[in-house]
Amino acid sequence: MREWNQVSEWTSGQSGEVPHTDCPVRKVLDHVTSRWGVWVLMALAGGDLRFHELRGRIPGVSEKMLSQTLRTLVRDGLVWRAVEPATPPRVTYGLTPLGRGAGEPMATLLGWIRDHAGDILATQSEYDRACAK
Amino acid sequence: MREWNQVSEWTSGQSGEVPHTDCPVRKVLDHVTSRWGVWVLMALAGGDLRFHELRGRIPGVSEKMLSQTLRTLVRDGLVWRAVEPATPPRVTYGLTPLGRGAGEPMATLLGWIRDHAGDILATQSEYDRACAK
DNA sequence: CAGTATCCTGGGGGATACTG
DNA sequence: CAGTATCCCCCAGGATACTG
Repeated sequence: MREWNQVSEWTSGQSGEVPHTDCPVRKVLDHVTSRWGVWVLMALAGGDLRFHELRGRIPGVSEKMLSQTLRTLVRDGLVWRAVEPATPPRVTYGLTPLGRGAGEPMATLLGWIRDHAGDILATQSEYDRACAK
Repeated sequence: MREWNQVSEWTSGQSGEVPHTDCPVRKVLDHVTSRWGVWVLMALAGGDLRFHELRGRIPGVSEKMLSQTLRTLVRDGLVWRAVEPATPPRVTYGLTPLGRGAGEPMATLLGWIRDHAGDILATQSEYDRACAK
């Protein structure tokens, strides 16, 4: 594993000054960890899906946010979009190799969090009790 | 690897209805992938640090956001905080075992993104050109 | 040194309505 | 079916000032 001490390496290849927002790493991270981006990636990892199938699998997502999220991920090259010209239109989404590459470590992180959510909640109660007294 | 098709599994252990915001997995994910949380975790992975050392290693972070982020991570049990009573005060932060556990997959994800940022940027230019014409 | 308190703004994202 | 368009609210987070 490489050295993480120099966080500034990540800003943009340059040191200091540069706000993290302009860092491409930050941007992609924001996209894949975005409120709905995560679930889109996870849902598509199970197989290609059409717009409304995807919507059905992600409880709570609005059409606006779903299409917005998809556009971002397509633009990043993580998701592909295929239109079959027909009436009614058929649009299918799926993961690109790049998307599968991003989804894997994301799934690992998510899996870790799921497995330790209990510990974390427990720590919080303990912490809150300690603060209360 | 497990099945990801049923995204609703993640909402809260329950199906449907529950907005993702209330899901503990979502909360912890938001904390560790938060604007400054990521860099705090990465910086502390290199060793324990005091408040201003940490600030120095994370370009652009304000004192407000640093302390706010630290409080969240301490509450989650991912970071510990040690106060040496003295004047001036010495406060040191470091990763708990839980924090190291979360930091590892996070670092993997970050590493993947760093290694593929080039490909992603390239895809974007290509995509933008395709849209322009 | 290690923070808190206060004020303020941008844009993420929800609700609703409309379209090819 | 697969989206856009519009309005609007909320709060993450920056700037600035103050404290034990």
